[in-house]
Amino acid sequence: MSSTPQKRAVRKSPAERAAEITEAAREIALETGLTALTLRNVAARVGVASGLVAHYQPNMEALVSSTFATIVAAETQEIAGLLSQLPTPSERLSLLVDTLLDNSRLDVTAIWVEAWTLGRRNEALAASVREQMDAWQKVFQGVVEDGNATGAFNVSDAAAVAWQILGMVDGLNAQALVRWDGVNDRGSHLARAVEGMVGAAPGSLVAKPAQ
Amino acid sequence: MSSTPQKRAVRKSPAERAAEITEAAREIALETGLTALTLRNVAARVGVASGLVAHYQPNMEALVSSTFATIVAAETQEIAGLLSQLPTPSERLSLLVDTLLDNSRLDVTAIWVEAWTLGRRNEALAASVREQMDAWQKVFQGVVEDGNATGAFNVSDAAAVAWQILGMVDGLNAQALVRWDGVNDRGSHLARAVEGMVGAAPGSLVAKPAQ
DNA sequence: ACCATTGTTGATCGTGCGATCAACAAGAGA
DNA sequence: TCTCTTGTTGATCGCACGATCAACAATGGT
Repeated sequence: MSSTPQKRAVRKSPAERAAEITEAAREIALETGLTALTLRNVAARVGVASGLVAHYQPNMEALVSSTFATIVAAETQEIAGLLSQLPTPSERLSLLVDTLLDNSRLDVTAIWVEAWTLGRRNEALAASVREQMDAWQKVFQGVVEDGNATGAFNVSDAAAVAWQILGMVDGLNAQALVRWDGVNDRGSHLARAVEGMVGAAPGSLVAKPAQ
Repeated sequence: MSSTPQKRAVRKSPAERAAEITEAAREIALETGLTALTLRNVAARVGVASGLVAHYQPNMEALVSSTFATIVAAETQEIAGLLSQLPTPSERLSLLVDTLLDNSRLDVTAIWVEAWTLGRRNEALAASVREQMDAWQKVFQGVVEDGNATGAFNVSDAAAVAWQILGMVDGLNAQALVRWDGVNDRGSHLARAVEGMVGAAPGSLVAKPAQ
């Protein structure tokens, strides 16, 4: 019975090992949160001595910050990809609201919330958070501006409205993190609110009942 | 030069000492966050040995949880008090939105956000968080229901809409925590969105320019 | 003036953290 | 086959945390 005591980790190329470490960090963050990103935790997951993780990272602040950026940027790009397949701004805005509120990404939401707090004591992370928030805001702003051009929306300050919608989505998601029950059709309520903000026709953003 | 080495703390009644400790905890939480609530931190602020803090608290989880509840409940009651002085539901809802977004309570917002994360690993805190969120929701729900009765609003599910508005406010506040700049008139944007959600007349919730 | 009560101390234990580094060993090039 | 490069180990340091508890000392009742 040797089970899994594992004598010594096989020797790998720096690039490969570095990738293993960042991947392990990603998994740990999604499962247990950014706070669980410790040298020993990551090392154990990779199956390696803690010193090796330290050897591949300048310090833990950096690993936390880059792990956050990796996870969150992937989500942004995924959704932006979906957006690009839709023809009208109304459909795009509708998809944004629906998709972001469908509770399928609560693990990422948890990381956002944790990062807002951790950023107070980790300057690198704080910078990452601002950067990723800007990226999200730009996605929303693009959709709003498109709708303005089309005439579907009527917004004087697209940037401000984009920030606003983003904030609302974040808040509702954070709420779902703690209180999953209570409210069901959050999407349609938010859609109605957003209609008011962007000056869209009433009902134009409310999700269709599964076409 | 004796500066402040302080030989021994004066002997006080249990009630008095307990009050000192909870007050110190409150201050620390508001200034540095719930994470900074450690035995040694609190003890140092009171000017007392760390063991004494432990003696007055079952454990630190409990102190964190009760400190959160103290801070947050005070805010809820403060705002609820202001509300009760206004005659119409529209004015009350308008005050809620304006006041909660005026950036004068960012320290409390930071504690909310921190509690959402810490609640994952502190069950007592998680229970406190749910309790205090319910309290806030009830405040919003009451205003919405009043507006329904008056005819100022037209909402089918007041509870759901209340949760929704609360979530939006939380999100926008959390956003302000990280990105203070960017958006100025968040209040009026949100007001317009809320008008759409509660079916209020357009403009009826937008803050008047200082009467 | 004494003493029993009790508020208070501070050292101590075990744990976990980030960081460091001399020593080791696997593997590629000669 | 030998050697040298370099990926890897694991012990170690200093620190901070929560918790515990025997010893201490201030105080009020007698």
